[in-house]
Amino acid sequence: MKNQILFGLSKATGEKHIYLETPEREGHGDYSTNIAMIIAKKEDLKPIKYAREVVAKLLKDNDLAKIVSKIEAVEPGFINFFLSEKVLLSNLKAITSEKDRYGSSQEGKGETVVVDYSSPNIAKRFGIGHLRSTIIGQSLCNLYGFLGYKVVGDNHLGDWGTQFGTLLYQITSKNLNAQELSIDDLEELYVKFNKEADENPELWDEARKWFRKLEEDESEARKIWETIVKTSKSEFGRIYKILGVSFDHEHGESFYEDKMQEAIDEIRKKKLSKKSREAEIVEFEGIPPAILLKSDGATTYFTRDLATIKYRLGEWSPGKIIYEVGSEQKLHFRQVFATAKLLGWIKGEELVHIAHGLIRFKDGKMSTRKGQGIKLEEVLEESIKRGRKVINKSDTSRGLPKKEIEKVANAVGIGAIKYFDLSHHYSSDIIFDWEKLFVLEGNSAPYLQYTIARTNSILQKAKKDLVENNKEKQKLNNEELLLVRTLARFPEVIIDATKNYSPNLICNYLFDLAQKYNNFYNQHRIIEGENEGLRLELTESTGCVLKNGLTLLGIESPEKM
RNA sequence: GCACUCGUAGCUUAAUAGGAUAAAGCGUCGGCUUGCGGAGCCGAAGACUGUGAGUUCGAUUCUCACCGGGUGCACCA
Repeated sequence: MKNQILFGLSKATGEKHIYLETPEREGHGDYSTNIAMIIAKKEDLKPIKYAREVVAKLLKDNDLAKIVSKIEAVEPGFINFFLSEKVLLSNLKAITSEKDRYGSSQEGKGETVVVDYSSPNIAKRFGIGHLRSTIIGQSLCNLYGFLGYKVVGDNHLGDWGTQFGTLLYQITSKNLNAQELSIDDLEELYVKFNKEADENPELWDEARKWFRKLEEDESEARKIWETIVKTSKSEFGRIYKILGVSFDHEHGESFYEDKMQEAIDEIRKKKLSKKSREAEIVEFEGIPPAILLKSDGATTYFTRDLATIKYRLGEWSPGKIIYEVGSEQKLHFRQVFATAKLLGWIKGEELVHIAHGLIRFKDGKMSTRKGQGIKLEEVLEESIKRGRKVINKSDTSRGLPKKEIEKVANAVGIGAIKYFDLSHHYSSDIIFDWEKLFVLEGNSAPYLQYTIARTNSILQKAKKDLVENNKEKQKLNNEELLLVRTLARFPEVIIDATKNYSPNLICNYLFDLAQKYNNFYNQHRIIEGENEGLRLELTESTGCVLKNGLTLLGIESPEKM
């Protein structure tokens, strides 16, 4: 539909690059464009007059006439398009036949996208700080997959670096048995180290020495490290299971241990690095230099990320690599991307850093180093608990078996947290507040889930008393029309959200749709009402689109709740 | 100090290839159920979009300055 309008417009104006927008106000049509104003300005014409001329041409276009019920030119020079009811209704049919594929496409066919997300640090508890990367990253994977891209999700675990030196030092100097250390113990050791090192900076030399040993494959260091990694991974695995998150790969940083030398050699060959204060660095124009090798010869995060890019390009030939990593690493990624470009590995647009805002306290950052993090698991548990409480209070859940209620509590609790995160634009910081996190009403996952359950229930009841679907359709009333028009937008919203790396656009849309449905529901009788066949179709389509949307966000929608 | 980033109703947010009357949720106030799920629906009050300039027919969106918060700037990741 959109393409036909664009085609008609470019025939009528001779302009190739036309942007169609979706107006906020329903009175402004399904699509609108400002192209007449842009051209009028260039040609020194009167915008509204020119817009009217374009509309006159468009009205003679037979292809457009088939899909549009009205085209109008409006002050100061907008052109608005209204889709015909017939087209909208046939779209409704498409929803109920395509079901969970409605909104999908093959536009990404043949292209691979790598998404680097979650990436927690080994030996630290899975904190709330990693929620954003994990949830947004997973959703981006879902979205790209839905649009036909081949997606490679990679959890770039922080399992290498001087931080392990600190732990190795702690464990060996205190004569601890690594096998017996839980993740809480490990984090505590890490925090303690940082505290002690504040007073005793030479402790860092010890840590670096131990990391150096690890890189040199010294057996004691290696053994302890392996134990720590194992402990952490099983802990993370548990969290991912609760969250319903999975990866295609979990190549941590250590995976690139034997791949860094190649990158270093290439940089040296191309003379991009130089010695500085005993270390080896890469310099840039306009931004500070990055350390390729430390003064003791050990590698850094920068070195590893370069090796990672090289590996990913060689292994998967992606058209795009998306890093869903916090904004505090902006400079780092600018350095890494700039280097990759200097090396000629990429042209420029392939590497994208989606720098999400921080989850922080009102008065500052949560620092793991200082042990101020909040355990994600605690938050999830609390949320499920609150979900359960609401369910038990509601009488619609009566009759559900206990096991079923538990499942719903999970979907609601986890869904609420995920939705809370996803509904914020990725770039905005989130102030952590226990009360604000557990939103179970208004613009929230439970509201959408509830609406889906409602549609399910209506459809189920309707089936019982055989509907004659062929009843003569009357002209759509306002609420029906609004709903059909909103339903038709879903595929475009998905593309928009993907292109802008913004799952929050899907949240906005789903909430809008659910509100429109609930409004419709409150005003009109569905079962045994007029237009029953159509209204049931609307009900089914709404449920279907809401469910597809939530699935793309990584949120479950229970049949009943 | 330099760089990046954010500043929108009391609170939490939405809206940017510049668009039409700045959109919601929470909270407050007032309504809706002898009918399909009230975790719902309708309505009201509440905003000179941090400040001041500039570009434009048009600015929350672009530019500049200032104020305020956040983050980052060499051997953490």
